[in-house]
Parts: sequence; structure tokens; C-alpha cells
Amino acid sequence: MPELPEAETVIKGLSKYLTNQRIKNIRVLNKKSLIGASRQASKSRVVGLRRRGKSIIIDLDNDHSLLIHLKMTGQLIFIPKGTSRSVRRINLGHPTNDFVNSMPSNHTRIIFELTSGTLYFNDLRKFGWIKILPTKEIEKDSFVAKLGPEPLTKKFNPEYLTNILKRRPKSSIKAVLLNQSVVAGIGNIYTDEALFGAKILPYRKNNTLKPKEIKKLVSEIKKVLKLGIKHSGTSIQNYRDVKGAQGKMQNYLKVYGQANLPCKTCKQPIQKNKTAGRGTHFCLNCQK
DNA sequence: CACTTGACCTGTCCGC
DNA sequence: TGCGGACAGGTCAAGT
Repeated sequence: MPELPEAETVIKGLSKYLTNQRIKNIRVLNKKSLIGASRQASKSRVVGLRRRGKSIIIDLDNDHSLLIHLKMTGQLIFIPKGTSRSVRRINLGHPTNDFVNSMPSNHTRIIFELTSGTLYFNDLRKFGWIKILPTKEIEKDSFVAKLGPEPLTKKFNPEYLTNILKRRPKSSIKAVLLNQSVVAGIGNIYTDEALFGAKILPYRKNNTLKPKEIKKLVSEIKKVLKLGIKHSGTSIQNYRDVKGAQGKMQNYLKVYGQANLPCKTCKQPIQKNKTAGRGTHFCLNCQK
């Protein structure tokens, strides 16, 4: 789930709790969730948090970093030291956890014990991972090295996207926006929202987009991502912030998850199909 | 080279 | 109530 706005929200929430805190111990409950040696992170102090695309980076004072990808169902939940059991009763988005006090939950994969409290990495589907690697090697990491520009920087502009589309004339615009090597951080939700804002059907072939449409699309992508950040991300099922709270962006979505409901602009029913292998939402009347 | 498909996992929801 | 199948926000390897 977590796309760029959700990763950004998690970082904002975690920073105040983790910065300058020491990692005392790391408990690995699911081996596959951790890549690298946990001893390279324990006994170190957190110096800062940052984001690259959808991934979260926690820098440590021993020249190592945690590179984290939440994939679809990953959560980073922080419980400050001394939190009472009643406060720990939080809704994590699935029935097994809904009314259970439990941290760790059934889906906790890694536990970081810090001086300020405990950080739980939960991940129902086990697709997510945390890598521990030297800070200097993050840029060379096999995952990070392939990422395209950040969508909220000037590097992502109409000229850049135009050149990308020329090299991929026959695929769909949606497939391009989901490709992290083209632009890093956009996922299924914000792709559908940005294409609606730009009035472009998701399955349009790239060589049919006009310059005006490309320009509008770039600006709509930046707009929906900023709106997502403003509303602390989208919570459809599992996404939660560090305190287990839901984001608010789902209340502002115009097409994602709105199949058969009236379009907020023209009242025609929102359509759903499969484009680029993903559930895709659009308005046949508003988008061309 | 670029695109599509299936796999990775666990769970929910819907129809029968 | 049970069962089978489709589907779920991401990415990668393998196939075309």
C-alpha cells in the first residue's frame, strides 16, 4: 500500500520518537523480513530519517542505515516506553488485531527495542523487508539504484515524461506511472487519482498523449501526492501511522475504490477494469 | 529492450 | 456454515 504520501507520513511520525534514541536490541520474528545482520544496527543511535520513493531510510550513527519497504501491508508502529495497556489497544486494520491489545501482534515480524520505547514492524503478507547496510551503499543498493526521479522535484517535469513516453509508445500511461524506474513513489491509488485529475484514461497508449495532456498530468501527479501528504496518507485496509491511526486521504479520493459510485464531477458511474495488471478506476465521461 | 504474467504471502469477501 | 475463487495498495524473475 504505502506509496509516497504514506511513507512520508510514517517518517514524520517516527522522527520525533526515534531521533537521537539508541537501539538497544533487535528481535527478528520472521527471518525473511530482515536482510543483513541485525548486530550492525543494535547499540547504535538514530541520527535521522528520510525517504526515497516509497521506501523509508533510518540513518544510524555507526555509518549504517535501515532501508525499509512496507510493500502492501507493512506497518511501523511505535509504542513509547511506559505506555499503559489501555492506550496500547489500537486498531491495526484487520480483525485479528482490531480489539486485541497486542504488540507484538500476530503479524509482527521484527521488534526494535529503543531507549524511548519499542518499534514494531508488522507485515501481514510478508512482502515487506528491512535491509541493514552501510549508509554509503544505499545509492548502490539493487533496489534504490533502479529508482527514477522523485515526483515532487523539478527533475520530474513534462520534458522528462515526454522523452520517457517516446521510448514506450505502445504501453499504457498507467504502466509508465507505476514503473518505479520512471518516477519513484507513485502506486495504484495515486496513479488513478492523477489520471482522473488530468482527464486521461489509464489505458491510453503513450503515443496518443498530447503535449498539453502530458503537462497537465505532471502537474496533477504533484498535486495529488501533496494532497495525500496533507491528509496523512490513504488508509484502505492496513495502512496506519506510527501510532496506529488511519490516514484521511481516502475521504478525498475521486475514483480509487469508487467503482459503480457516481463520479464526483459528472455523476456517471465510475468504471473499473484491469490495466497494467492492476485494478483500475476511471470515469468514461470525464476522462478521454 | 520493453512489456506482461505469475509468484511471493495472508486474509477478506462474495456467490453457491 | 463451508468451500472455491477472485481480489488486495508492490516488486521481481521469467517468459514473450
